[in-house]
Amino acid sequence: MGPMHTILVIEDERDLAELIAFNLEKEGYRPLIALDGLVGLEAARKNPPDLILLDLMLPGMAGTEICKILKGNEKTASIPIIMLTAKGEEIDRVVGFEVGADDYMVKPFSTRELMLRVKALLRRTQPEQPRKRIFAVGPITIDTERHLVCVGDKEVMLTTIEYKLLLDLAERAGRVQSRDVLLQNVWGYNYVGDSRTVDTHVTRLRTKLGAAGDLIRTVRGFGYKIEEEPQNE
Amino acid sequence: MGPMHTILVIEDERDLAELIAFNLEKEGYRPLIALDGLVGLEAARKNPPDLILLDLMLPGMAGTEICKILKGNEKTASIPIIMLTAKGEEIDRVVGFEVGADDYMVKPFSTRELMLRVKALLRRTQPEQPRKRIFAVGPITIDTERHLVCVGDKEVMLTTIEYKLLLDLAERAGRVQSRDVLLQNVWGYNYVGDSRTVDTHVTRLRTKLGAAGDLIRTVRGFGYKIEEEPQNE
DNA sequence: CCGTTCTGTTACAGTGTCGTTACCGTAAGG
DNA sequence: CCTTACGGTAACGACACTGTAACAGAACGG
Repeated sequence: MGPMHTILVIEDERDLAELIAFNLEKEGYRPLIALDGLVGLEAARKNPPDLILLDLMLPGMAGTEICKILKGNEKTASIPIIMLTAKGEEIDRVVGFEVGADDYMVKPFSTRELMLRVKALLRRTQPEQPRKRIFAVGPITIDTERHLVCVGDKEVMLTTIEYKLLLDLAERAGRVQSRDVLLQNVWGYNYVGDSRTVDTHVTRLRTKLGAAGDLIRTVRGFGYKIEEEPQNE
Repeated sequence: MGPMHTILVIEDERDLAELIAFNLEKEGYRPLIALDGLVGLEAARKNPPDLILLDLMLPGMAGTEICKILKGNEKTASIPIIMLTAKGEEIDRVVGFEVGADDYMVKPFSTRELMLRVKALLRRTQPEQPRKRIFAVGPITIDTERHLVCVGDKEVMLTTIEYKLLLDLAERAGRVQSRDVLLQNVWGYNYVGDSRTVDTHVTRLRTKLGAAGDLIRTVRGFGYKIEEEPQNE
């Protein structure tokens, strides 16, 4: 789970804007709505989002103008923009050099397709940050590329949650993490559930890790941590 | 992804040049800008780029002249050139013997299409580099030159998508790839569709590969990978 | 030493993900 | 124009996974 992406929706039709925002939220993004072109432009400048959905026809200022301004300013030029156009509008210009949008959707469009394009564009423009690939904690090694967890030289099969949980602990080896933090990192920001659920998965993880499971320590009243050094009992 | 390609943009309209450079950079190239014909020619000679985008109408020296000179010199003759022309300009001559450009774009053009042409031309003129020709994963061999896939010594007939899918998995053998990544690599960066489609083709691929199909592993919640080592069950 | 609070463990039912098949639209090839 | 192979989507079933609850045990405080 990457960091949450902020997406600015500049669209004057309130219903449409809210529908889009609703879907964005469902996909795990943080949507902001601007019903007016100028407001949107201001918002984008003041607090640059990760992506902008921009209506072509807007009161106050045309979408093409906003796009040009944003693409012309160094600070905002790298924000990817998807134009929302009505059929028959000047699509060539929009994605051409004159306006410089990165992609477009013709109304009416399916929200599903819009979500897919958002995802694709974000991936395309935000190339994976150089994240660490291999974690080692005592005899435990986690290869994130191969999605392989070993204790010593023996592979251990983990479920999705066990894997994420172990990875999250290993990323902050030595430091205690509360159940709530773990719930956020492993289960997702909007997950609602019993924090005791963590306990269950810690147990399962310890079991699968065998002797190395002891490296996962309970910090009574606070949460869990994984030892960074092999422990001398 | 190969080594980064250097692309020289010879174009006197600063805005256009910078927009193109911006997009080139976004696509992973290293753009250089020359706002003047002579400067551009000098740059190309001194430090030959992998491709040149050349405006037809230039101060100092016409684009056609630059092109002729470059194509006439042995050292620079093999650099592919895309001419940027205004409508109605002498396109026939440009790509004909007389000037010798490899491709052209008529202004105004979409940056997206320009990027596609750059990519295509680079692929065409820089025939597969030290790219690996034959992949072997366990009993599976993929000969990319002959477009031949074998399991053991028996040929397997694959469709386009199955072939690309297998190749993509084999190129990153051992490493997990998400459905989204596979969709991008196999289906194309702007393809929009259900990511469950991947499942279907994985199934078809497994079937055709017979016993060796087991080498393609499902990583629940993450995607697929192909085992790099023959597995000891 | 006892009570309370927190944690470990297990069982179980619900859920989500994946494998598979079928179907239909479409592109390819004759 | 017809045939055929191919590819995307939907549907369904199977099963691994997961959340919750319940109980047992440990740690802590007085």
